[in-house]
Amino acid sequence: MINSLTEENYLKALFNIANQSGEVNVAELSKTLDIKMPTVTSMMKKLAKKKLVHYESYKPLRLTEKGRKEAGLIIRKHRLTEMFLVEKMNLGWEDVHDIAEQIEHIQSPVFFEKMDEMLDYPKVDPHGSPIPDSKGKVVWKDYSKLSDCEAGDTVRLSAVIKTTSEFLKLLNGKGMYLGLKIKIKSIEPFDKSIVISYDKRNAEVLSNLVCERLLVEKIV
Amino acid sequence: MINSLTEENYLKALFNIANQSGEVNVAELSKTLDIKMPTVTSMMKKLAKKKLVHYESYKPLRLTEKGRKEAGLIIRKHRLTEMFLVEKMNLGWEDVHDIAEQIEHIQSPVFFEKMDEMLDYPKVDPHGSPIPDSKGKVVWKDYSKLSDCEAGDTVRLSAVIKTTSEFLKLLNGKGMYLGLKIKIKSIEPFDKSIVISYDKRNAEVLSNLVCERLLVEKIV
DNA sequence: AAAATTTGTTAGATTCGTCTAACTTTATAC
DNA sequence: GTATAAAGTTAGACGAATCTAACAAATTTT
Ligand SMILES: [Mn+2]
Ligand SMILES: [Mn+2]
Ligand SMILES: [Mn+2]
Ligand SMILES: [Mn+2]
Repeated sequence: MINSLTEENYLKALFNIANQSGEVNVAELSKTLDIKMPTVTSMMKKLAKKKLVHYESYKPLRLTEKGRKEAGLIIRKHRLTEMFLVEKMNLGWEDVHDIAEQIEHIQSPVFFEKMDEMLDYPKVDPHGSPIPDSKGKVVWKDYSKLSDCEAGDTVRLSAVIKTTSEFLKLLNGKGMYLGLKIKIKSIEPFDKSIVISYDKRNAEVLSNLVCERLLVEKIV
Repeated sequence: MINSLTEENYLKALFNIANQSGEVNVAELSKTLDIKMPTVTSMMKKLAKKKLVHYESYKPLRLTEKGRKEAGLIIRKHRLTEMFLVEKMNLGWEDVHDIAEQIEHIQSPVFFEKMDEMLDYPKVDPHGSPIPDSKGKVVWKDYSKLSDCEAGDTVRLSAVIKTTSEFLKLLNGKGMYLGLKIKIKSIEPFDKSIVISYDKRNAEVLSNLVCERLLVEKIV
């Protein structure tokens, strides 16, 4: 019982936008996939029949265990692909998402096993998101948002989220990359913009909008 | 005006099974794609409307110049992918076709340009088939079939055709590969099977069915 | 608590790619 | 040259995935 490319994209979206308790609203899913709500409803009934989604009228959507596993495996292929494209094909982290969005649907265990092996079994993708294991399980480390840190903190940039190509190009322009050590010099109370120093740069300013997309680990 | 995956597969099949004059019968295409004739007819009308195919009732099908170009570009992606999988990912030549069949539909010029570059602009795929250029043009060298050679000939194995996975595994089992120098020792008149020597092997027997799938260049 | 808004469902239509059944045209056999 | 077979087309149906319009339920505002 194989899922269509379309079904795979619904599963993946359900997985990605689930809140802490695993719930997703129809409107949210509709917006994410840019597909009208009635279409989403009918697809949810279909996925419910395939035991991939828990569906009850007017209740929030939830992936079943089976659905969560299948979604995880697609996301695994997506993130392995992104890592492969960056590490083995020298594409920029801002270029790989759209390609991975397509390659994640390739049916070929050996192809992705080979990628995994060539990359030496990576744990995270080029944006710092964890790569689900071969059972579809994934765990996020508990990073903080840079926007939640305080002046004086020293942190390491560990992941970037809500990564559009434009956002990643902004980071490229500022010479920022995963693993970068950052010192927070000050925070502007008015707009929560911050001033940081890193590498040879001494007073770069980041808007709050940027800081909310940067996940960091505090360094002792 | 982008073509669907389905349309791409029709174009590719038309390209691949065209005879010398570029003609293809509906029944042939139907058989190749494993799609019933009425479906093929209606798709041909659709492709004719898109100026990709010349279609007249009861006449053989022919790709237009435009159709031939688009088909060539898909086959280019297919063969580049096969080469990449063999050269850069260490898959066997018997394993790559099914993966390439899917990846050929990926929309991302940069992805395939990168492959091309990493492979140093290869001219042929792992089975010896020529890779169409970036305009979709392709030329076959004029190889002979091994089945058309004579006892005493010395030849180089240059390409393999009608390559199923089983056939390629047979060649693996016999230690045969592209570029191999082969001496024809004798030909059995009854069934046209041949005895050859190559590398350290001194009397391997190949059936006519095998020889018809091996393309060779005669060595002076 | 009534009104207004947002969220979600139902019903019915549309496009794509496929099929089967029935018919027509072309090619082959006798 | 007629009969038979093969190849090709037409007509009508169907499932998948989408949409719009209309309606219903749930939530928020007043
Ligand atoms: Mn991505
Ligand atoms: Mn996708
Ligand atoms: Mn191939
Ligand atoms: Mn294909």
